[in-house]
Amino acid sequence: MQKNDFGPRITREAPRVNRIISREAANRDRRCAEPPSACDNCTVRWQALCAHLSPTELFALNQIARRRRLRAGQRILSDQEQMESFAVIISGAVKLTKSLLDGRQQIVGLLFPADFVGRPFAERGSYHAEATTEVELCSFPSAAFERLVQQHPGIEHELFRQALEQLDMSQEWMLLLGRKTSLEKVASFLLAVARHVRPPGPEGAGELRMHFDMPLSRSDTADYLGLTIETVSRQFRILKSSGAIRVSGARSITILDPAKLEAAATLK
Amino acid sequence: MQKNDFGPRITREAPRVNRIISREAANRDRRCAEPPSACDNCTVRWQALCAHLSPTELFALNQIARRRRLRAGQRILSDQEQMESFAVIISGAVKLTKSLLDGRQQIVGLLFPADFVGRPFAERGSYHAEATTEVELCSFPSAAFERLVQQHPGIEHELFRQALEQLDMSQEWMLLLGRKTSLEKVASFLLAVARHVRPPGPEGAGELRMHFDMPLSRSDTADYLGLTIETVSRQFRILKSSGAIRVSGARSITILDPAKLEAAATLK
DNA sequence: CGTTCGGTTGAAAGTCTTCAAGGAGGGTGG
DNA sequence: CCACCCTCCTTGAAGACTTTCAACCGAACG
Repeated sequence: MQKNDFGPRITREAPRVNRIISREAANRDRRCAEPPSACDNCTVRWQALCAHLSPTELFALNQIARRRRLRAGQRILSDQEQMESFAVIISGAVKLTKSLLDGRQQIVGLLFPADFVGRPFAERGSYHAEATTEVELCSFPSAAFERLVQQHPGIEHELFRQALEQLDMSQEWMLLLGRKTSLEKVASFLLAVARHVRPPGPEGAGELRMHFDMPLSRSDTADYLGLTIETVSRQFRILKSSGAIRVSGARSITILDPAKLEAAATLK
Repeated sequence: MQKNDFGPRITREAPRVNRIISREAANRDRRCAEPPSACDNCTVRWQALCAHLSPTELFALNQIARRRRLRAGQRILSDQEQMESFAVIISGAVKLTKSLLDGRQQIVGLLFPADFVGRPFAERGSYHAEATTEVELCSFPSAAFERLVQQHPGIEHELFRQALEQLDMSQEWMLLLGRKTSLEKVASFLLAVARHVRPPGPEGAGELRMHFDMPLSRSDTADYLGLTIETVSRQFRILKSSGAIRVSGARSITILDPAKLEAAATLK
């Protein structure tokens, strides 16, 4: 497991892959509805929950699984509402948000392929989950899933491991939200994305990706960093004009000077 | 389980209890070193991990347990360092902090009696754990504890439950850190403490305690809320002069007008 | 009785937000 | 194919909030 993980775990080129996958996924859709062999071709077969399950556990899980496809902006879970399902993300990105009555909003988690969506042992979620891009899910009716978890400790163990990783991440984020300046926030976020958008291959994390696409809009980025979109935009400009990064079309980022970016992420 | 829990779970009069307990605890210290009956008199016997274990699990756990007593300010776990033990808090409060190289610090978690300290499945903690008051721990050598967890799924299940609660709490805190004003932050913190400093009895949470002591110094409060001590102090003064609260001697708080405090916690 | 430490208060400075206006890209319809 | 519109992003200037710097207070302690 990655320690001192910074920010969300972003699995192998999550953001860019969406468009590419989306077509072929339509075919997989049907195949996957037929249990056992369905998982074999799954993109996250060896990274999600599934990778850590015994064949029987996997089979049981697959029995209750259903593929779902969501457009960007579509809601997955809502606070207040009854939670009716759990899911594993196959492609795309999901944001978890909390908000105040007057509309101020904060992204409290960002989930990527292989991550698990849902809050076990609670009837109602405390946050709102929404697709930030087109998203493909492998979802499970909550009742059946919980029954399964009780029978197969392996699933719970893996959920636990993921929960702890999310906890690490949210603590890192609390440090960012409470104590970093806007420039540090933006630089840190860029580095977090760059480090986690990893090339294919087992555990290729840790190295910086020099080129990648932002998984979030400016507005979502602001909500993730506890800033306004204007401030985010301004910090991008500073990093751009200092030669640390290059930005093409608001989403595509190239890191030109990693050291400079790294410095901006920690120094005032 | 409490949903929409706000802030840390503070178990029955956590902050005040410290001084009271500290004397009699000295005696228990020795008794508790002798396994099985030791737990019977334990203050957190029915709230901590222990409450959810089978008799055999509890016995096994007790076999490897050791009581420890720490003074305020003493370190429990350090980032970077090898984690050598896990522990359950018996009395006092423990803060989890993260900091940047230049000294800026953020409290990323606050733990109270019955809470669990330590990060399973990781060699090195990602945070620094420190007693904020005098603290009594029931601690377990990490190797033995991890072996035990593997053998007894009940323990892992309970740890999982606690981890999810901490995750809920840190997400609530991300909203506070990223989106609330200083007045809202302080008011929210006061309410969080008031709501969780609960009178004895099973599940007495939810109601506001009208009088209580702050579990943290101004400096720690600032580090918890992502503010400076001066700002915290100023917001206290505003709440004080608006008649929402009364403050005696910097630690003792009385809520005079709950509605007013509640309003300050959400409105700009 | 002086020192120290944690907390309070005031004034100035700085950072981030708010308000307002101006692009740039992508889709639609003429 | 181009004009138009819509959305998302950028930029500027003014204002608000929080921090910084500095002085002061008061209780605890030797």
